[in-house]
This record gives sequence, C-alpha cells and structure tokens, in this order.
Amino acid sequence: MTQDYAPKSEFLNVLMARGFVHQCSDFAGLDEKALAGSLAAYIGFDCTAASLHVGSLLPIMMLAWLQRCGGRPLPLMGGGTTRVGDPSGKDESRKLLTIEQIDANKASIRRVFERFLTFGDGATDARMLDNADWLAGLNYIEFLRDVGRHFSVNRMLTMDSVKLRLEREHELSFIEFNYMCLQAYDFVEINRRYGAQLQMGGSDQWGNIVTGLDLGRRMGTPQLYALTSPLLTTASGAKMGKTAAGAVWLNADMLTPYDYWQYWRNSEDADVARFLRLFTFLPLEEIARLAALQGAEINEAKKTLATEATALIHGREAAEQAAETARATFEEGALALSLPKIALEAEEIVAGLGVLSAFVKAGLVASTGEARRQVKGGGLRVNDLVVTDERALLGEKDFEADGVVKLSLGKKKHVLLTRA
RNA sequence: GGGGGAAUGUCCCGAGCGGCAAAGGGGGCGGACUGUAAAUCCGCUGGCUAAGCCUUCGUAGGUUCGAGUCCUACUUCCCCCA
Repeated sequence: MTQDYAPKSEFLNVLMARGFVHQCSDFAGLDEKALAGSLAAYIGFDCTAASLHVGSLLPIMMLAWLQRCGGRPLPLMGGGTTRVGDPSGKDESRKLLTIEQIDANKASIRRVFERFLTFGDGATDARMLDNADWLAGLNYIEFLRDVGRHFSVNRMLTMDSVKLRLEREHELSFIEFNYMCLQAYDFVEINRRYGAQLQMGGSDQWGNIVTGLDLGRRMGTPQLYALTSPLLTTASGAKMGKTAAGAVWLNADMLTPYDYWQYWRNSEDADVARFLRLFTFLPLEEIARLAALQGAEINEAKKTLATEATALIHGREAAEQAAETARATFEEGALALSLPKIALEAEEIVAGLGVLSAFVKAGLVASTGEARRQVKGGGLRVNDLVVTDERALLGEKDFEADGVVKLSLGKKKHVLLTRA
C-alpha cells in the first residue's frame, strides 16, 4: 500500500525505498516534520519473553534508520501493558506474568537495542521508555475523567479490528477494548514527556496508533503521525521467525550466532532482495547488484544477507566466524571445530553411549523415539556416516584425531561431542 | 435465570456404531531431486530399559470384561430465549 508520494526527507526516502512503509496518516505532513529535523518517534515492544525475535527486527530497523537520518528513536517497553496481558491474540487470554518476570525480560531485551541505537541525552540519542512509568500509577477515576472522556466509542466501533469482531459476533472483552485506550494514552504521554510526534509499528497496529493520534488531537497535543510497516511473511506465505526449534531469538544466549546465520542463509530465493533491504544497512546499489544474481549465484546474496544480518546483532566477528564455520562444513565438507559443542563426561565415553541417546543429548532430536525414527529415514549421521544400527555405541574410537564426534541431523544440523 | 451445543494426539484444524495409540488435513522433521532455495515425489510426526511396557481425548467419579465413545457432577467457551 506504499503511496506514490515522493518524499523530500532522507528518513521517509530511505524507509520507502527499502520497503518499510505500509501506511502513513499523512505523508506530506510527516515528511515536512522529518525535513525540519529532530523528529522523535517511538515503537512499542512487549516484554512477554526474555528476548525479542526476528519479528521485532523490522521495527528495530526503523528506529535505527530514524537515528541515522537525524531523528530521535524512542523504543518503548510495554512494562505496564504487559502486566495487563495483551488480549489481542484472539483466543485464550495468555497467562499473566509476574512483575519480576516482566522486569527480567525487560532487562534482557534492552541489550538488543544497544546494538542498533546510540543511547544518551543528546538531541538524536535514543532513550528507552517504559509505559509502566505512567500507567502503573494511574488512578481509574482520574483516568476516566481526564482521558476517558475523549474516547469516542462511536468512532472506536467503526475501527476494523472492532467492527470485524462485532460483525462476526466474536467476543470482544472489555479489557481488550481498553487496551486500545491505554495504548492511545501512551502516545499522548510520550508526546508530552519526550516530544514524540510519530508512532510506528506493524500494520496490525494501525488502528491503535490512529486512536492515539485522535486522542492527541482532543487532548491538545501537536499534530501526531502514524506510520506502519507491512506484515512480514516469507515468499511462501509463512510468518517470519518460526523454526522447528522455536522462535528465532535475537539474544545470543537463546540462539547461537551460527544458528542465526543459518536462519538467514536458508532464506527463500524470492525473499533475498527484500530481506537485504529490510534487514541490512547495505546501500541500495549494492543490494541491486546482489538481487540481479541468477540461479545458484543467489547463494552469494544469501551469504551476504546472513553475514550482514548476523553482524548487526552479534557483531562482525561472530558473524564472520559463523560464515566460516558454514563454509568449512558445507562447501568443504570439513570438520569445523567451531560448530556447536556438547561436552560428555569421561565415564560416559568409556562406558559407551548409545547413538540414540547421544543425539538426544546433543539436542538434535527430542527423544530416543524420534532418533529411532530418524535412523529409519536415514537422517542421522555420526562423523558423516549414516547411522544404520540404532543400537550402536559411541566410544573412544569415534573420537577422531580432533577429539570430537560430529553428529548430524539431515544435511544442515550439526553438533560436536567433546570430552568434558 | 431458562434451553441447546462444544471441549480430541500439549503446534493448529479436525473425524471418531463401547475393542483406540485413535481417520484426515495443515505445519514440522527426514529422504530423493537441486543450489544449504522454491516446486514436486516418498517416509515419519505420544514416551520408554521396545516383538513388550507405560501415558494420552476439559476435570472428578460411575456403569462395563473393556470408555474418547454411555451415566452423574464440576470447569470453561459458544449459541438461543429472558
């Protein structure tokens, strides 16, 4: 839904050229603000998990570009709203997290932003916000009187998200209805406290953002703006960020840089150019060159994508290390000692460890039952030899010259067993 | 408040005359083909000390040789009437 608007400001220019823009409440107005300089914008992130995943990367990149274009990024932690539990995830309201959990998550998530943004007190320095600061202490009566009266239920009822639910006679709980109000109030509060005039977010947030914009008008803030990014799916339609092992986490302690690199390396052909534009800072000319590659050459583009994307969150060194590990493993078929490792106790090795349990221990399969099935399907290998006997034992002899045993599931997943 | 329906393999959807480890999809994993891609085809998709054993159909009881299936109570959700 990207408009034909030709932006004058660098910020909008970059965002539109790279495919970040889905909808904007007022291109011209926002463009002018951005051009005038010191545009402050925020994006909300919820803290229901200890790490953000690739799904959150897109908004993070938008903040990063804002800063690079001379604006002030304000990542917002939903410390307050998370306490209520976001009900927008249709069915069962998810279980509420304790305040301790939320705080721990918050602290853990925070670190990711430091990779992308420069924090501080200067005009274009990022600042981490937390809506618990103003929401937690809200007084219901006061809130109703000062803020609640500005919400037009009539208007809210016409919003797509609400209208749909009503038409299909789906349940829409009171708390869910109110969530919008809290989120809208955030916008006003953040404008008053930090001068943000722009809220960005995924396209599913459009309604919430616009409600905030509306509330601002009624409560006398300067003109506010909304900008949303497209909902990201892979070319074949799957949601981003899900793998068998679970979400693609951004924190290194929840997903190794190597696995993260692999995630991007395995992108579909049709996604590579788009992902390069969205998830790397490479210049568009360079991306255009990579995007022009055909056939097997696209693999070069994928490697660039993987390395660049990994460098952003894990650092250049870790990214290149991951690239090298992959190169040795896949292109030379060599034993890369930098593959993920699992240490075994000496006694286990002497006693001999069943192949099946070895794979379970390595985390490549979930149970010996699954290992057994994989053996039947020819999916397990020890030191590159297909496992045919599920009763085989791993012992001293299997530790090659390097002192490790390579376990592989399929062609892509490898783990090394080492001696403790 | 009255009446009617629903909850199934802990990823999702969804069949299930009292013999059921439980149809079928989707998703996922593995194999073949390729380029660590897509598409296509094939296999697998409760656990274990594995020709056997154990645990699953909202929860708790009951009937029965035997219960996902029948009965009772409870919980949650949905619909209709008030």
